Amino acid sequence: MFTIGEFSKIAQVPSSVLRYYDDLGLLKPMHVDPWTNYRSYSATQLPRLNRILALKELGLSLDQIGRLLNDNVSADELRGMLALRKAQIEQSVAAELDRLRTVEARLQQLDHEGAFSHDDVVVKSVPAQPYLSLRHTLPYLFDGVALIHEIATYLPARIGSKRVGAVTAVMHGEAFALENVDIELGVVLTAAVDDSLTLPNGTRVAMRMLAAMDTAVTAVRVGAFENGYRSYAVLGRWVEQNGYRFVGPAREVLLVLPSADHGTDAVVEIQFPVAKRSSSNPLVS
Amino acid sequence: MFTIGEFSKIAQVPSSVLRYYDDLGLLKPMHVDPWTNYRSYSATQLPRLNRILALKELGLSLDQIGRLLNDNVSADELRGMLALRKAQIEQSVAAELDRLRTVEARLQQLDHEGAFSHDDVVVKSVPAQPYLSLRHTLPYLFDGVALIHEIATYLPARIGSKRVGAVTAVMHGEAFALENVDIELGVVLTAAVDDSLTLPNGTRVAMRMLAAMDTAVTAVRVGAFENGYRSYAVLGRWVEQNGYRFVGPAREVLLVLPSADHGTDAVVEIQFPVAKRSSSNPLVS
DNA sequence: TTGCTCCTCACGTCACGTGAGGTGGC
DNA sequence: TTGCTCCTCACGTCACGTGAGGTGGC
Repeated sequence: MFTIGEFSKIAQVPSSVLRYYDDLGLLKPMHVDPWTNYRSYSATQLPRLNRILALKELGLSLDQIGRLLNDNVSADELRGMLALRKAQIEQSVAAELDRLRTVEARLQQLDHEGAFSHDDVVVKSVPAQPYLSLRHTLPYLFDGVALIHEIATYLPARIGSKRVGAVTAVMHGEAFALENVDIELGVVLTAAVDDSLTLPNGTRVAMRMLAAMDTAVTAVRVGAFENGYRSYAVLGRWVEQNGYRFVGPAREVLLVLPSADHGTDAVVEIQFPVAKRSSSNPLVS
Repeated sequence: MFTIGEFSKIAQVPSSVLRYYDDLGLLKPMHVDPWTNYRSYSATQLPRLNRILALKELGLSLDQIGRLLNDNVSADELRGMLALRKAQIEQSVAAELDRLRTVEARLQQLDHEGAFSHDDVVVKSVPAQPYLSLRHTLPYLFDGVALIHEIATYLPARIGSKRVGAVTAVMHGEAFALENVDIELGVVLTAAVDDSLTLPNGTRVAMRMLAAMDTAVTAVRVGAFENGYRSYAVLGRWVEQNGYRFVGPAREVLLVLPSADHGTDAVVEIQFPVAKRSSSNPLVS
């Protein structure tokens, strides 16, 4: 029989951990002195402790280990648990490799630009939303500003400002173009409306659903339209370096509308639907 | 300006998290109503939130992110942090891949043996220890039992039982052999003694240091000597499947001595020094 | 008036590590 | 007697999630 300290040295496990396992009922000492509460461990308990450590190595939680050790599970159940665990590890390795790539991309970017870029790329998902919009090819992108204001003032008044969300554009053509821009402009809604409307200038706006984007890379641009290309460049490089590809047209969500005269106070979130490039994953055998 | 709920929807971040970041000082709302404590966020705060999320993606802690955002660090410091982070991720990927291999080995073992094996392999390190021992080639392994008892009774009496640790054997020859065994037998000590001794049967025991083992695979065997081969087999397979190799002779630490007659009550820890096989690591470029 | 949102605590998570304050054993 | 080990709380860790219980705004 060993004291907790001796047993701890043999097993290379801190005595605090042995006490913790005692509390959890994972590994009760062979004997506890009723007067002093001193714990005594037998060498024959070492296999059980080793089993605990080995299962912990596999990444099982102490709770799972406890169930494994007490209700002695069947080989099939055990196989199931290990298979599940294997899948989890594969996932987490893939996630870590992604992170690694992202860090490397950041480091490269740092080498090129000497500092933090202004735009941070964030991956998120965007739900489907009702969308009241018009589609048009604009001779110049700047012609859009007037349209935006028409939309932003007229539609809330007609439909009720409670149901109207952010002014949103879908860039159907080249996202970077400044001339002959094929653009869809409108507002997202909290609930669909069934009729289409006509703007004071005669343009018709129609209801449709904006599709959900499972995975979208986004960046926020603050300032004038002219800064748009920078955000797109950042997104493009990020997508390339992190193993994604674009799978649809970009959206621009105008969180703060540009003021009519200069528009340098706008805040716009650019959203680009993407998917993972199928990569040669070393884990998939 | 947005309420916390609106801002939370735009950024796809739970409002509880926004409150948490507020508490931490990571992202203070633009404005807090002094009467109701309602928080208001501006769209221009989205870039900062995105920066937080992007850095979190890289695996930085909120504490580190806070320092990055407030004391705006130099590009070199940032480079250092990212390089450190990169190394950490590489480490953790390597660790996860190890774990993956171990899980796979367990699954294979399960397929072969239909259940848990009796022995669990645990990797640990063993410190250097003073060692009072004799080395001998035994005609039969069982001849060792008498020697063990001679050592275990005589040495503590001579040196003081406080300074004497477990009876320990070093298997210099083939670990699996049962005949003509080149074996070193003795006890580890808590402190070195300077003189060598002579056992009652005339054999001399001498002091030396048992080298530390940085990495040792260990298993505990309960029962008779004859079960030894099973533990060795388990260790051998484990070492092969997990990408290690043996780099020295095995040790056997007798935690509970075999009783003189049968010895089925012994508890022995087998320790085998190992090193990682140099593998084709996909991470090292 | 009725929901809806917002507020502030407070507690739980997971596997321990680290004291504080006190006692037993040689 | 003096260290050394052991004991039991209790609190901290990290980034939140989840109530409870209460209030503000339309």
